[in-house]
Amino acid sequence: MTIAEVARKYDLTADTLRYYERIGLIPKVNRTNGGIRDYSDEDCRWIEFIKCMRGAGLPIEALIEYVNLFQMGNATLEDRKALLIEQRDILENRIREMQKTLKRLNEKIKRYEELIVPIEDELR
Amino acid sequence: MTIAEVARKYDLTADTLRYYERIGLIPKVNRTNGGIRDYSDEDCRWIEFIKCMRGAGLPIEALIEYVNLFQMGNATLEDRKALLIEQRDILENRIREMQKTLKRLNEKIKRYEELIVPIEDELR
DNA sequence: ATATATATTGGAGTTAGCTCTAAGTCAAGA
DNA sequence: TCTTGACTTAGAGCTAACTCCAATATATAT
Repeated sequence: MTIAEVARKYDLTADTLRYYERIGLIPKVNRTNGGIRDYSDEDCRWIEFIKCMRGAGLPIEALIEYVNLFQMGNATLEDRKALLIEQRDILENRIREMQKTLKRLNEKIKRYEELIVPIEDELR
Repeated sequence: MTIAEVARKYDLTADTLRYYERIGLIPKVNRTNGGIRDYSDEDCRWIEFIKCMRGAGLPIEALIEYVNLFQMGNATLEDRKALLIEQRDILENRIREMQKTLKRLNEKIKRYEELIVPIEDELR
């Protein structure tokens, strides 16, 4: 697959894909004779994974580290697991915080509803 | 309260508090004769609210708009409610996405556990 | 063979959200 | 009064994460 096809498929720009590769957020992609990137299925799976993790706010730093460990082979299984657990815990906390804020927002909205209806009644 | 006290109280820097005020993310704070900020209880409530909303990722832009509408009085009640609902919906979606990613991370961690244990068994 | 579209690189530019600096002002204790 | 430390401003600087640009090379369609 060409970079344009992959960009379309995952709704990322070609620039972002090249950037991700440059900083090591995805492994190096194979090239054609002419030097043009030819994305494999595995490349695509990496991209999809990284996009998902980034979408949840995992820092690029941690993901680069994960890719690095992955490329070092089986000796890094424990480290990779530890990294994922650490990020999982952070994510869990962030979700909890956000749920509290969501609740607060909902209460605030309800107060606006209770406040606005009487004002509208008055205008009749 | 002085800026240092408020900063300590909400775990923000004095710089951040001045920045928030400068860009209109919190209403203007009253000053002493000497020109030094003297935060009221209402100022503190704004700060706490803004900090909470920022923590959940609501964009500064939207929060500035909310503060602006608030300062325009009761004519903007509907607009403020609409703004909060819009941000609430965005937040809800983000939480859902993050929960999906959390689930995926947990599954990945489980696979690492299943993978690592047999390898350790082999080493005995 | 040629025009058009797409790809390449290195490096500069952008945006959000702070964070720091310099040069000065204000306030509280000895 | 003097000193020390906290406060003020305008504006520069910083970091993360892209995003764009220019100059050039490759691929595709006619």
